[in-house]
Amino acid sequence: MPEVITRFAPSPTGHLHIGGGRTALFCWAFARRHGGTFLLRIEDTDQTRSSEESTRGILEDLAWLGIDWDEGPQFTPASGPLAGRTLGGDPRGVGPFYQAQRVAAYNAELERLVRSGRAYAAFEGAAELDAKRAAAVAAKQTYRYERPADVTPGVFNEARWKRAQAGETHVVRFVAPADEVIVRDEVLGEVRYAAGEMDDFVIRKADGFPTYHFAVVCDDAAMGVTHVLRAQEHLNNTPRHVALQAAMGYPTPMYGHMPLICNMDGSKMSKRDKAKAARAGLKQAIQKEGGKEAPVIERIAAATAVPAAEIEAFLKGDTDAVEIAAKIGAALGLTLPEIEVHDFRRNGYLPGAINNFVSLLGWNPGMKTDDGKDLEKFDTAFLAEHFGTERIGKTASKFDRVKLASFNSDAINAMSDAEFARGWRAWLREEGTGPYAGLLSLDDQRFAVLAAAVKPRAKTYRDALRPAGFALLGDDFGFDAKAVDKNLKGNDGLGLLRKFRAGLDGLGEWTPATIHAAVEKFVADQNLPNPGPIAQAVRVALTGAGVSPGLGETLFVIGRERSLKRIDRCLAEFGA
RNA sequence: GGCCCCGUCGUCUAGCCUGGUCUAGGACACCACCCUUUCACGGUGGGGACAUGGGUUCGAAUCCCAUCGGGGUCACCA
Repeated sequence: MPEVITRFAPSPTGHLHIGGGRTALFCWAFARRHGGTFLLRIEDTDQTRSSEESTRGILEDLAWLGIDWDEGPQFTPASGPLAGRTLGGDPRGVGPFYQAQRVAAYNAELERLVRSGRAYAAFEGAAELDAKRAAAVAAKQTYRYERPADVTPGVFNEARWKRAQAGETHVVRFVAPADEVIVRDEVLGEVRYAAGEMDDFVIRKADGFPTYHFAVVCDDAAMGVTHVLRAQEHLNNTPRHVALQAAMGYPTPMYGHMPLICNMDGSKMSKRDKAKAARAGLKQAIQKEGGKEAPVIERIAAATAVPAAEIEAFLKGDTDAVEIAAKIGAALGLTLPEIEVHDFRRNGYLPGAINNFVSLLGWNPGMKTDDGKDLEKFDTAFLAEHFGTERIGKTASKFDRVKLASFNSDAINAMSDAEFARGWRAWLREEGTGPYAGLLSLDDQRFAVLAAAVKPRAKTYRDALRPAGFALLGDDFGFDAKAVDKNLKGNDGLGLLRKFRAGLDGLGEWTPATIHAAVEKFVADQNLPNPGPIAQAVRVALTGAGVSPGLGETLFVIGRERSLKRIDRCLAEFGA
């Protein structure tokens, strides 16, 4: 295969969608596998929705996943697997990589098309077209833009172009081909679109910016892109691109359309799902309030600093803004579905697990492990070596968060204790505030022991907070009545606890190992059949409930002084 | 609705191209048991799928057709 150039071309309208992450990963892997170039292009031709902040967020998300781009916006990640490396650049001089900065080039190409009679200026207003479209829908007919009578394919329509040049508001439309269009797809095979299916679509908007279709085709050609891997939702756009390429004399790259990633209910996984979840929660809250909207909206407005009017609009469905959804979700204590790479990062997933899991959605290495099972655990280096379009599937897959959690749990357990401690600490710092920030004030040794204890019990960094909760307990915690009855009042818990407490005074060093040994010795001395009774009594005394990691770790993390104090307090409270 | 894509356990999938080795394999989840100091981890075992109907063939999950089902897309968004 000659040189391979792939690209990932997100539009900066928010964080990177998890499906976009997979697309980027596959494009990256394909380029790496063939020793080619992977470039990143920012498709910011929608002035109203694009933002620099989003671009930055996407670059960060990609870097966090460990996906490095050879060409594109320059970026030096501060942390993560690519920390300190400068990504992007323009060694071939094919930039800039922001479409908004390439408008002059698009216009030159566009004029060429117009003068050759393959495109023309059109003057209908958006409102007028909307009305026609609506009428067509009402009549259960398919709407197609009707080519004006004075436009002849292949003939430069100078009159229209002059009006446009004179400043009249207009769009530019492409003269759709009269013939069948065939899309050759690496994954799907040949896909045929009958003659006349395509209408004269817009290639330059009234604001002077190109539409997606035109910009992509120009840029892919200008940047020498050889392989376009993207999600199947784009399949129906491809004939337009192919037609455009033919009209402009550009080569058509190899296309590969990947199956969609769906929710468990089968619908396409989209950022809007967050809004849906938040709205549902909001409605439920209102229902609880007896159907009164005002008090709920007011309460949330106060808690989130989002204007009440915006919340009302959100409730009505006028907007699906992710930021509003996130704030409302937080105010209501809802867990919004993870959709963007950033969501998974915040919830304590590992990039390795995400990459691995997402790769398996629509691709499979088709290999066996040594014990004959299907190979499904691998890293990006493996992808860079083995990824190819031949094994991309055709069927959409559902995003099973439970399986992801299992992958993440495995990835966590594959880390050394030290690695996990480092990663967990970094994550805690990133999350910053919250009731769990206290874990960061633990000294290194305690933090390390706690991390190791919590590791096998955690599916994600966030999930690790649950078993670590005991380490944050104040000394005045309350006791779980059931646990007290069972483990203190029953099983001679209090008696054993008292004896165990007495022995603790003589314990020399206070380490997980010495504590563990002390428990074992106690069990032997007391002729207990198993450590259960004393272990559970100690747990209740130290944490108020019968659940904690191993006793050695638990007592060590809590500390000698506080452990003894707590046992004494417990003895005093229930021992009388 | 038009157009396009797809259809193997609940889910992700292997097998399909190059029919027989498929009484359909693996993973996640679930259930049971074992391990156990609680919670986890781990170990062993179990139930569970070729959408339906027609062909072709000695033989079909694999090839063909139809039906049904699911999804995507129909913007001056990308």
